[in-house]
Amino acid sequence: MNNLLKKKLLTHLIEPLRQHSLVTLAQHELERRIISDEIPAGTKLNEADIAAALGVSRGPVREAFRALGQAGLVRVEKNRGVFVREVSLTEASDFYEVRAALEGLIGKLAAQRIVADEIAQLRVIVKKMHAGSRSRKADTYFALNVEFHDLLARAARNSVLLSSYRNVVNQLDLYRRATISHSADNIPLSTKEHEAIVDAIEAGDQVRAGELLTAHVLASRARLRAALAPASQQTPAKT
Amino acid sequence: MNNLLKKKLLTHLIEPLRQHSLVTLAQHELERRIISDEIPAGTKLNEADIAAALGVSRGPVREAFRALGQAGLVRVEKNRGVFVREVSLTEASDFYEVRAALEGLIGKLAAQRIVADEIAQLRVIVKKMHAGSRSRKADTYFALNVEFHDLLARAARNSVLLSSYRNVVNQLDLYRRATISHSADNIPLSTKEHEAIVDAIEAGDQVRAGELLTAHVLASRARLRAALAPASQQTPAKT
DNA sequence: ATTTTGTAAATTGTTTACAATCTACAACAA
DNA sequence: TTGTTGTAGATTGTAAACAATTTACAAAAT
Repeated sequence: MNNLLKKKLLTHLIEPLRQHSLVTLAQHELERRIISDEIPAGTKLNEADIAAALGVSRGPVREAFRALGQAGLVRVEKNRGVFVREVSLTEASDFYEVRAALEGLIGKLAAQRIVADEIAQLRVIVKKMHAGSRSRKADTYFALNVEFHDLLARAARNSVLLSSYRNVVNQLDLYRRATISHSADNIPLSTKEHEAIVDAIEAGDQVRAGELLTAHVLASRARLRAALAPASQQTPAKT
Repeated sequence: MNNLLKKKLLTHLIEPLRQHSLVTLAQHELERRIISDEIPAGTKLNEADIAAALGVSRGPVREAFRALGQAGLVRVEKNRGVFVREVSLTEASDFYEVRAALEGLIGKLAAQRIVADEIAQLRVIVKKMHAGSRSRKADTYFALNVEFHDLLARAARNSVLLSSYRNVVNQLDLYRRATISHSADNIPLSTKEHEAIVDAIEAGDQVRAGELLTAHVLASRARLRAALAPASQQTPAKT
């Protein structure tokens, strides 16, 4: 049988099995559960329990733990165990600062490299944000927001930037999920910012797109801070 | 015996043993060898061989591989093995773009938060760069350069930024080590840029420090590109 | 009462053994 | 020659067994 033909025919069926070992399965499943807050921050992850739950032995689970540790989603303590990472307020602030810088670059690059279809997709997302804003569905807005920014990050066409961005956002989610942040976010205002960002991107205005995205992230941080320090005196922003 | 006293007395002796498992030992040792180019890019890392070399079994080595994979230093292929990551020219360019953005933020924050002692240390490093520049020691310059930028990254006092920065730089080293880049770097010119950066930081000029650092990184990228495309037509810069 | 000490159980760290897959290469066929 | 097939060896994937450490808690001492 022709080798090339065989390969073409079966590749798409075999690929999932070829690529995914028990380690990556465990890793992705745990990552999903952590980011979705199914396993909340601070939780101790028991090797044997997780191995049993996933139907594998401890080896692959341990390897997945190491990867998640490097990704910043869990904290590994020798002889003590691994814990879903907890992100403090000051640390979250650090994350926002870095994210703002990365989003600035995303805006600049996306304004240069985005294609028409992606702009259309962004418009669809923003439209859904409008539709959902009055029905007060913070969770769906949160998901749309993630989709919006991830699409933008991909449109920047810089794989290093994309993975750095996702790394930061994933860790930031550890904090946002633990708070009321995404319900405290001013949805109508945030949606307006998204619209302005798409406009700048579509116009190919690198500088403006970068500035708007950076400002958007810093505004999110400010909204989060305001929501967390309700009646007390605000600490003056340092930046 | 008083518990607090005992803890204080022995902690510093025990700490290294408490903290480091065979996994982290293997991880750090491999990381060192990869970044120092002792193990060059593209090399296949054999589990059994490395385990034997380090005097441990395959388990800890496999776990270290997963962490290094997440850090971007190795590529893990199921049933094939792990390989020291190779960074292409276009990928390196992506790394420089991200690094430039991160260094911009580092400059801004360091200008606000650096302390006198750190400025003094920066001056010492720059002085050493001057001294060594005429003796053509590219390797020592390379080391000083790493020290300079890492100190600056620490002075920014943002742990997220620091680890993102180090992550990018480590991976970038995979590329720079594989090329003649650091000998092609125009050392006197680069040193002048470092001086200007320290001046701006010391003056507390956030904007200028950020701009100079971003420009410094992009200039490094340009120098690298120029060195790699010697006589042929230069591809016009996209940014 | 508070602290210390000791012991058993639970949990993690590491090694070893076995199964599955890939690689190299020889033998064979077209 | 060129390509296929098959087998042996090497290598990786997974599981299980064993060792070391921590944790929980009861008993004893101050």
